[in-house]
Amino acid sequence: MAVTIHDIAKKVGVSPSTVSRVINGKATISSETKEKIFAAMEELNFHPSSLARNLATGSSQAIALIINAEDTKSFANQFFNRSVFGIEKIAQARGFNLIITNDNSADGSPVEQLVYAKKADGIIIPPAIVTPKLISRLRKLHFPFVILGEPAISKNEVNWVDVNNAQGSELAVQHLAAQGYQSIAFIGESQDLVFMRNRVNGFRTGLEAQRLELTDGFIAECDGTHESACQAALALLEKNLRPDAFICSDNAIAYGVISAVKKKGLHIPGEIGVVTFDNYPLALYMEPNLTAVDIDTFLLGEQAAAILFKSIEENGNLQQILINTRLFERESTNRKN
Amino acid sequence: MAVTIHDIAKKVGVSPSTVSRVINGKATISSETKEKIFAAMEELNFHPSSLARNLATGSSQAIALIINAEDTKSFANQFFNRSVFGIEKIAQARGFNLIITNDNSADGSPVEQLVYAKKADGIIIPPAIVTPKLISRLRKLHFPFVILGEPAISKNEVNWVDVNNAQGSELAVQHLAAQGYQSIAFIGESQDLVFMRNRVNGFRTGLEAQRLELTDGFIAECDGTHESACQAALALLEKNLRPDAFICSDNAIAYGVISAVKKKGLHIPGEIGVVTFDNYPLALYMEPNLTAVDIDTFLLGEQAAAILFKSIEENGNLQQILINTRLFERESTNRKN
DNA sequence: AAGGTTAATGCAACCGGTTGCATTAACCTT
DNA sequence: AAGGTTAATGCAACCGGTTGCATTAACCTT
Repeated sequence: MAVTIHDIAKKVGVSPSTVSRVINGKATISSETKEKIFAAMEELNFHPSSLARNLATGSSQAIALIINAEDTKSFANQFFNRSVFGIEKIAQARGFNLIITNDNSADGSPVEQLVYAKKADGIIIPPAIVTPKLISRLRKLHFPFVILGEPAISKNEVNWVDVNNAQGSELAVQHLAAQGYQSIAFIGESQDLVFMRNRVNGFRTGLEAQRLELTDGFIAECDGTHESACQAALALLEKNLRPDAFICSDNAIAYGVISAVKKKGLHIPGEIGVVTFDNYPLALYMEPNLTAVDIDTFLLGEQAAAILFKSIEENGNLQQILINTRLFERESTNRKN
Repeated sequence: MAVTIHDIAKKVGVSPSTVSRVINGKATISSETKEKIFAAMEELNFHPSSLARNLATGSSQAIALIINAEDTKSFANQFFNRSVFGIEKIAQARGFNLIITNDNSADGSPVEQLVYAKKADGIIIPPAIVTPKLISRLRKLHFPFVILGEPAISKNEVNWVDVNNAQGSELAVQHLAAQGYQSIAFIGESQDLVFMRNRVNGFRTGLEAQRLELTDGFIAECDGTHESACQAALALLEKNLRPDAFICSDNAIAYGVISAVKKKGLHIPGEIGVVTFDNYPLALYMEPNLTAVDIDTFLLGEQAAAILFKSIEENGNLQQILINTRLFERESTNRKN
């Protein structure tokens, strides 16, 4: 049905191998033959079948990104698509396809399928699904993978890329201190998550660097909803020694904190400063608009893909990358105007 | 290297065809043979190569979603990932992979690659890249495709799924009327885009249905930024006969409109009602939080994939689907409390 | 001028499955 | 009991490329 390499070969009067070599630019082929083959390909509108090529080369020419569609914290936001675009860019530059596979199964069977059936040459996986079992299995198969975030286990023995969450917190503290805030609180979620621990650690080292004291209870947890963040912030604001600034681990939490501050009749940024992680449109459109720690998720995706390709090309390659954040200063900490 | 169908065949003492038939559940195989084959597959940890299967069956067992990463209006938002998850769900249920391919080329070469190299069995494309040339080419190849949004051309001759934008506007008008607003304006972007035209049309029919008049100039355009939306709203609010409600075609525009209303010292919802398209977190966290027309993008993705598979299975199938919106009522129109 | 090198290309096996047709033996029908 | 049907399975070609090895002719070297 479709035009094959054999049709081209017959038309030009060469062997299929020669056509294959011309397509792939391998070996030395006389320019005369090359031209005739290119002309024939053009004329017959020939396009090599990736299906056949994949089988012959043993490569699917694809990488896969595993997601968990139910994990709205990680995937139902702007984080996700910018990363995807970054990954896709690197993949496309190499002629690879990007496959997206959802896996919220208990047994990880979708990932297993992908790996065993060789539907991808390598995978990018979220920290949430990383288990010792999965790691050892991928290792045994010499199947290249990279984790999109610092994993809770084996962090020195696997490839991963992450935002420098600690540096993000440090940046926030530094900026707040420069604006004259002195009693800073951090409101996040459960520290079961590595990125949250890293942010808290950065908060601590940031305070030390600025010679600011960490008041007891000023590292607060909530469940991530704005209501619970509001509760947590209210509790802190009602103390004798209340904070004069908050670092919030995402926009929803920041919204809750702002509500709490307003309820208390306090002024932002005059009396209370607020910095949030995640420089989403939300940060921009809230009132007041928010100083934010910006995470370059596009770059995160690019780096993840780059490491993965390195690992595909030279098995055994091991890399861990941290990407620094930047601070976008806005009304919520602008005490100086 | 890897375990193949031949290894299983040899171990059990049958032909590879028999193993293939057992794997695919085709033909009638004695249960005795079946069991031996399954046991052998288990023992040798056999997994069929999708690469080989794809070549043999002439199917890539994948569908592709084409995106334009630079088109931030359509893809850099929540719209995107929920749709992706919906598409992926349907694909996975059929054992298909979902490929994401960015195409912001002038010549559409990434799509061409995908199609000619048979990297996918069908594609989902955004209206923005639909051209007569692309359509005729896909048609000629009998290559299944569906458009994720009503296309500007050939709307009756191709598969597409879209949000019922007109119905969304009608819903907004109906709600505003029920809340007692009588002089409603619509602020959107250029009507070059089909979805914008549909929203405007729905706005008109909605007004008629509610027996409300359309004041001259009350269909306003801006460039999509909140600043320009603010300008456009201010212009309307400074008229002798000012609107008492706004329907905004997205959250950024709504933010601009709110700024304008506040600048004029008017009260929301008391004096001015605001409804926005897109029920994003943004709508929830703005002040006041916004009554919003909700678009079920997950369902949109599911339906797009479903149509695509129908088209893959029975070539020539033709379907157009509109998905109705729902209204989430919030502070910005709540005149009654 | 003879032996060695290199450029250009073909042969044939291979990647790992699927499937139309053929074959065999057991079972059914009247 | 003979002819027809059906269940179970094998044969061999095929899907459309890639690649190691071999071959041939032209070119180089001393």
